[in-house]
Amino acid sequence: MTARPTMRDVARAAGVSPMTVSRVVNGEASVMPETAAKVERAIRRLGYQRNEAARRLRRKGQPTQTIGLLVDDLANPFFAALAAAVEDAARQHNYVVLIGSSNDSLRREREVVAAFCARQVDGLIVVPVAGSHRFLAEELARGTKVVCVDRPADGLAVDKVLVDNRAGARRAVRHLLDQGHRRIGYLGDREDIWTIQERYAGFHDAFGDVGTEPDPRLVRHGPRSREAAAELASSLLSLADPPTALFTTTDLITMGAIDALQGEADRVALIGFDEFALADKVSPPVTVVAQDPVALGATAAQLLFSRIAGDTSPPREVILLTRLVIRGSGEIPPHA
Amino acid sequence: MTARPTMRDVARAAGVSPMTVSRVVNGEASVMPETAAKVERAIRRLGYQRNEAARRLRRKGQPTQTIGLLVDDLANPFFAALAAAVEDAARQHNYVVLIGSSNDSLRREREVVAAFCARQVDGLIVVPVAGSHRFLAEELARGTKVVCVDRPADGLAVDKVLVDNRAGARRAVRHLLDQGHRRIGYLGDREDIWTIQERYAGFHDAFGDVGTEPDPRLVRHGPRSREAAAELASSLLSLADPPTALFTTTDLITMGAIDALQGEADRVALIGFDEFALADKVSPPVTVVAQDPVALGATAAQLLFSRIAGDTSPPREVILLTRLVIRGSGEIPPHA
DNA sequence: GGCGGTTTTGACATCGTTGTCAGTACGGCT
DNA sequence: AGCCGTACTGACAACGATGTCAAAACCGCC
Repeated sequence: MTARPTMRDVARAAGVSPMTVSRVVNGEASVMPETAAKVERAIRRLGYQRNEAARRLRRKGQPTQTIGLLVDDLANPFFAALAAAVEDAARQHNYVVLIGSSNDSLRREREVVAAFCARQVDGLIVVPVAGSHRFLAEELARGTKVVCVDRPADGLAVDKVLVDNRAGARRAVRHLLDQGHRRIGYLGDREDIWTIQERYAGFHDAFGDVGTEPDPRLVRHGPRSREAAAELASSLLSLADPPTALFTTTDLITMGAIDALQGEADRVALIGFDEFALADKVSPPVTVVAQDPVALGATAAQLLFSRIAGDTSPPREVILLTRLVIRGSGEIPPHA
Repeated sequence: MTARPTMRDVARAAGVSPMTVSRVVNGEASVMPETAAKVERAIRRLGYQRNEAARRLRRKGQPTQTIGLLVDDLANPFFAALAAAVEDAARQHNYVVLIGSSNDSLRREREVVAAFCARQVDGLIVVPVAGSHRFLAEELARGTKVVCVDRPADGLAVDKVLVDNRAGARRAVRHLLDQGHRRIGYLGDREDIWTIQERYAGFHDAFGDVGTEPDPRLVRHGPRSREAAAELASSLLSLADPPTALFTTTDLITMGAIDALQGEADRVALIGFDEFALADKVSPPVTVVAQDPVALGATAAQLLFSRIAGDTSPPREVILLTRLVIRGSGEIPPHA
């Protein structure tokens, strides 16, 4: 008797019809107390559990109380914090969360979204990778609610929760320029990621503010790991005419820059995007553009659940603000 | 046409029977290429997607291709890395992952496990909190495969993937003792967590190795946050007879200790359990007992999938080894 | 042209649950 | 006794997909 018992089994054991068992399981009032007790005993004895899939099949339109969350990389503390916030909100709504990482692959994103939708999730929170999201539009038309977080999905009319990446980067780089830095190195993550494009645009904006332009020879795109970033940072620092300051676009890249700066950390200024643990404890403490992944996740979840609850107002766009956390590494003046 | 189309709809659109559509969807060979093409066109046109719930209902015993993962706290980089490894393995097996955080609450663990099981997960990977796990035993009997990771569940005959917490802690504390430290402060997470108990036992073991005992006045249990740990560390350091070294049991607590040591970091030795980003960049670099969350997650997933595949051999217990990463903070000799 | 054999297709029942509606039992009423 | 209303309970169909088996279509062959 290893298989899961069904209502039939319970009904047989209790000497009633499956329908009566159904009524008891669903707590309907119109069952005689003694009959209900008999059924309940049988349920406990057999360890019966309702088959939610079959139930949902019959009672159409019933939600699965499941949402999907697709992030770039779950191992990244930023997305982990975001995911934890979503999971928290989900539990408060009695929902569970299917999770997946796209690792910035559109193919993988599509596969995971399809796998989630095949399981009939009521909603999706997505950190979209670059590329076309027509497959998301199809899901949307089919009634699945979608919220984009951290990045927009091109041409998709859905709620978005974003961060003022461009303004944040601009302010950080302005901070460096205001201290006299002009040779500012740029270390950016993959260029096709929307947030990175915005931060790069902000980098340019800041130079525009002071009527000049960044030196393209000090711009490096592409590193995705701490190690790769360290290597690129070293290559910048060993130029004949090295930068006097660095701007890095993600936490991992900032850490790579810190690795590369070993020894000359007091001579080269550094500001990085993303707050991270111990940024205040390295030497010198690292000035960062802080964003709040918990607020991102919580806001996205709030929007999604209001959509699931039936909110059909036009798509909203929430922009969360960054904070420039001045600590020291950004205060180093350009060396002579 | 907002509702999801069914096979009937596709069949009608293509002028065939639902059965033929089913065959095409499942890639059966015995369909004439032209018929298949007609059906495929209809599928694309209607945006048809198979209803996995209904499919599973019919093809009995069919797995849901879904596993549940329950960790302590997803926002913690350690568990985030573990979760990412599990998710990775799951995708390779064509599975999706339901995720949840217990936050060390048995009630929450039970609720989440129940929610996962109601959705008929094929397997569960659990980081069990302290307490009785009879409800897990019931699921187990019903055929759900379970693997415990990071901690065992008392009295549950299932596969476990653990770490040699006790030996790792012992070695770390021995390292301090060997340098002459005797007044070693202990800063531990919640005492009811198995891993913490083991690490505390290792702390004692090391003292036993050198024929002495730790000073109970230097032992502090309970902090769960970086801030709380910093406060307790400060209280230890301001004792009349302060410790000359600290042993901390988790990454967060180690960071709290680093916060508290500001200024006297060169006078008090420190070794912490858990590796963390930038441990090598603070001053002095932090000596840690490193464990590998990715290996934990990957191993647990591997065990789970072999169980799901039908492996019924007796429960296994895998113990992963820790590594003492010597960096500097642990090399500070006791001050006079 | 008719036969046997193969390939392709469809009708029907079924998985576990629940909505609908019809039935049964029982009490009270005339 | 006969009738009716109110509780309860059960039979049946259906949700969407698929296993089974039989019907249809087609082939080559005598």
